[in-house]
Amino acid sequence: MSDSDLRAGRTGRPRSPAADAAILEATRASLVDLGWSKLTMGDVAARAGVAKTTLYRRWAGKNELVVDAVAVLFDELELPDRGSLAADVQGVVLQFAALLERPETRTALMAVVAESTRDESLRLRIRDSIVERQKRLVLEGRLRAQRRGELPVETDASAADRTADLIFDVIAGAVVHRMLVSAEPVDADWAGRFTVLLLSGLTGARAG
Amino acid sequence: MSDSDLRAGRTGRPRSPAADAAILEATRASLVDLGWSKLTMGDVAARAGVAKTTLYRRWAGKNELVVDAVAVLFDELELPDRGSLAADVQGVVLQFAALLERPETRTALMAVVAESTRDESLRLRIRDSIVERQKRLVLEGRLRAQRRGELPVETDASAADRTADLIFDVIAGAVVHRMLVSAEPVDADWAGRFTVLLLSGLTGARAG
Amino acid sequence: MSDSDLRAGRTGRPRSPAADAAILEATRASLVDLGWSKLTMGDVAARAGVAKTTLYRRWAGKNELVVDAVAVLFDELELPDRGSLAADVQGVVLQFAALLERPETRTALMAVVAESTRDESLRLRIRDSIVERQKRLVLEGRLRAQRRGELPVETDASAADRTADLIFDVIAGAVVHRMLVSAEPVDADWAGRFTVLLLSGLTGARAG
Amino acid sequence: MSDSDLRAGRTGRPRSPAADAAILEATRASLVDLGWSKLTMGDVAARAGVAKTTLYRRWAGKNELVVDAVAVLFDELELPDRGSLAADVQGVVLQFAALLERPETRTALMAVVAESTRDESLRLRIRDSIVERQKRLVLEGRLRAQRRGELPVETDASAADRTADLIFDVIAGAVVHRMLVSAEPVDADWAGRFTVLLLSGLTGARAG
DNA sequence: CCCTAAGCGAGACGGTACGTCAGGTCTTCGG
DNA sequence: CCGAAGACCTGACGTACCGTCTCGCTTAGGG
Repeated sequence: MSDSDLRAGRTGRPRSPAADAAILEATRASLVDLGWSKLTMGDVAARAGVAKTTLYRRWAGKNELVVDAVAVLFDELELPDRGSLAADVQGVVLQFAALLERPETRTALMAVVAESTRDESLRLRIRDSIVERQKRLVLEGRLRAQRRGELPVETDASAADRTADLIFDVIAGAVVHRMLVSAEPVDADWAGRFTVLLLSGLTGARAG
Repeated sequence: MSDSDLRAGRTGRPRSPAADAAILEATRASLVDLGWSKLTMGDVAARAGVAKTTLYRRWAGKNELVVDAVAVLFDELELPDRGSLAADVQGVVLQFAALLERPETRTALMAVVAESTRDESLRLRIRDSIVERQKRLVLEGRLRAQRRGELPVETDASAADRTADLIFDVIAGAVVHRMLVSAEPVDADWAGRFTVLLLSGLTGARAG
Repeated sequence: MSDSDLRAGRTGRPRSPAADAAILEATRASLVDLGWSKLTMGDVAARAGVAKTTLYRRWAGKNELVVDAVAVLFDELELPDRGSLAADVQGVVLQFAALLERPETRTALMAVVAESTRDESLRLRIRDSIVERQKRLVLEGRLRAQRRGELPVETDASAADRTADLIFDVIAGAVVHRMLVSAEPVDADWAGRFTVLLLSGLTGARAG
Repeated sequence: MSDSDLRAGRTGRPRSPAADAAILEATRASLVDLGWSKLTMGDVAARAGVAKTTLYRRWAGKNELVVDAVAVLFDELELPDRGSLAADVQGVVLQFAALLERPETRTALMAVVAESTRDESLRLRIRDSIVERQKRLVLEGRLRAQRRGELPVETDASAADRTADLIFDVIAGAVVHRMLVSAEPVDADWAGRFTVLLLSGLTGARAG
C-alpha cells in the first residue's frame, strides 16, 4: 500500500490517485524491461509521467515501491476446484510457477527478500502484502479437502496452524528454489511428482 | 573461483595470492557490516588494503566476487552419520539453518540469486559453485539410507536423479523460505515436523 | 512597490494589506539571517505566516520582492545641514556607509544589481526605486552650497545635470567599492580624505 | 587559481591540466550565454566535456569557479603610455569600461562581490585574484607621472599607499557604478569629465 | 644482471543515479 | 475572490560508486 491511505490531513491539494496507479504500472513495466538492479526511481518517474518527488512523497525508496507494485500480482493466484486435493495442489503449483515465469516477479521477488534481511520494516511489508495474503490458498485447499473427506478435520487448532505454515513453506519454497535457484522448469511432470510426495507425506505422517 | 587460476601468461609479475584471500575475507566482512546492497567494490578494496584495479583484474564485478566469497561457506555443510535417515535429514536441515543465520550468507544468497535471473553467466557460476556442490548431501544421505536398508536401491538411474533433485529443491527451498520469506525460526521442532513430512512422503509415495 | 496598487477589480475578498507589510519585513529578516543567495520564497512565506501563492500574487519573483524590501531603507538617507559643503558631503558618505554596513543592504544591493545586468525590467525597478530617488541628495547638497556661496549657480542646465550624475556615480561608486570590493572600512578619516579629493576636483575643475 | 596548484601528492593519476583550461573557458562561455544566475555546474561540465565530479574536485562551488574564470580577463588591462597623466587615466577608464561591457564580466563581477559579503574566503579570493592585482595600474600611473614631473614624489610612504587605495576605489567605483547601477555608457566624454574631476582633485587637494 | 612484461597502490577520469531542495503553478477547502 | 495548505512538475544540487585510465613503482622470469 502506498502511504496515501494513511493521510488524514484535510487541507491542501489532495494527492492524485491517478499518479499512484500510473507509478505502480510504470514500476512493473520497468521491472520487465530493466530488471530489479537496473530499475531506477528516475526511470519509473519518467515512465509514469510524474516527478521524482512525487514518488518519494509516497514511497520511501525502491524496495517499498517494488513490493507494492508486485504484491498485487500475487492476488491473481486462486484455487479453482479441480475435484481432488491432488489436482488442486498441482494446479496451484503450476499457477505459481507461471507467476514466477513473468519477468517482473522473477526479478523482483528474490531481490526484495534479499533486501528485507537487513530491513525489518521491509520484511513486515513483504509479509503483510505478499506472504500472509497467500496462505489463504493453503487454508482454502485444506477446508475443501476436509469437505471432500480427503483430510480429517483437525481438533488442535494450533497444531493445524503450524501444519498449514509448514505446507506453505514447503510448496512455495520448493517451487521458488526449483525455478530460481536450480533454474529448472516447473512443468506438469515435476508438479505431479512434487504433489505425490507432499500428499503422501501429509497422509503418511498422520498414519505414522 | 577467481580468474587467477585461468591465467596462462608466464611472464610479468605474478598475482599476489595473498590478495585473493584478503579480498574474499574483506568481502565477507563487508557483507556482515553493510549487507549486500550497501557493499561497494571500493569498500572491499579498502578493507583488503588493495587497489580497486586489483579487484577488477580478478573478478568482473560485485556479483561474481560475492558468489566466490560466499560459496566456500556452503562447503562447511556435511552429513554426519546419526544412525537413521530421519536423524540425518533433521541434522542437515539444522546445519543449513545455522548457515543461513549468518549475516553474510543470509544477505548474499538471495541477492545473487535475484541478480542471476537476469544474468546467465552468473546463474551458471552460482550453480557450479554452490548449488550443484551441495547435492552431494542428498546423494550421500540416500546411499547411506540404502546401506541401512531404510530405502530400496533404485534401478532406474534417471528416475533416481530426478527424485534427488526434487528432494534437494524441497529441502533447500523449504528451509530458505521459512527463514528468509516467512522469517520464522528453523528450530528442532520445525525441523522434526518437516522431516516427518518429507520421509513419509518418500516412503508413502513409493507404496502408493 | 508591490503590484497591489495596480489592482482594479472591486469584487471578491480584498487583499490583506497586513500581508504586504509582513512579507517585506520577513524578507528583510530573511536577508539578515540567510543572505541573498540562500533566501527562498518558501522561507519568506513561512516567516510572514503566509502561503507562497500570496507572495507570487504580489511579486513576480525573488528579485522584485527583494528590491521592494530593501528600497525603503535607502529613503532613510538624508542631508542634515552641517554648515559647509564639505561637512555635508562627509556626513552623507558616512550615512551611506552605515547603511551598507547593515547585512540586509550589504548582501541585497549587489545581488540585485548583478541580476539586473540580464533583466531590463529589474534594472528599471532598481533605478526607479533606489538610484534615482537618492540623486535628490546630490541636488539638495548643490542647492544648499549655492545658497551658501560655496558653489556658483550654473547657467547651463544640461551640463549641471551631467555633473550631478557624475558626482553621484563618484560618491556612491567609491563608497560601495571601498566597502564591498576592497572590503575596507569607510571611517571618518577615509570620508574626510575622499571629501577633500572630491571638492578640490569640483572647484579645481571649474578653475582649470 | 584552481586547487591544482596546491596539490603535493605524487601518487595516483595526476589531474589533467587540459581539463582546467577547458573548464575555465567553458565557464566564460556559459556566463556569456546564460549569465551568472542561470549558469550551472552541470552546464559548465557538459560544455567542457568533463564530469561534474572533476569540477568539484578542483573548485568548491560556482562562486570560486567563476572568480577564477573571470580573474584572468582583468589581467588584460594595461596602462599604455599616452604621454600625459590625464590621457593615461582616461585610457585606463575606457579600457575598464570595455572590459565591463563584456557579458561575462558584467554579469559575474557584481554577483561574486554580492556572494562575498557572506563568505570570507570568497572575499579573500576575489581580493587576491582580482582587486589587488589591478592596483598595479594606479601605482604604475603615479610612477610614470612622477617621472614626467606631473606629480611630486611623495615622502610619506604610508600616506602614499592610502592615497593610491583611495584613487583606486574612486576610479573603479565610479566606472562600475556608472555602468552597472546607473546603467549609463562610459564614453570618451564621460571619461574626460571624470578625469578632469579626479586630477583637479589630486592636484588641488595637495595645494589646499 | 638487466630487460621486459605484468602486477601493484593511488587516485583522477567520464558517467549514472541518488535523494533533496527551490522555483513557480495548480487544486483543494474554508472564509 | 482571497488565503492557507500542500501536491505537482521541473531542473539543479552536491555526493556516492561505477568501471576505466594513467601514473610511478615493484617483482618476477628469461635472455
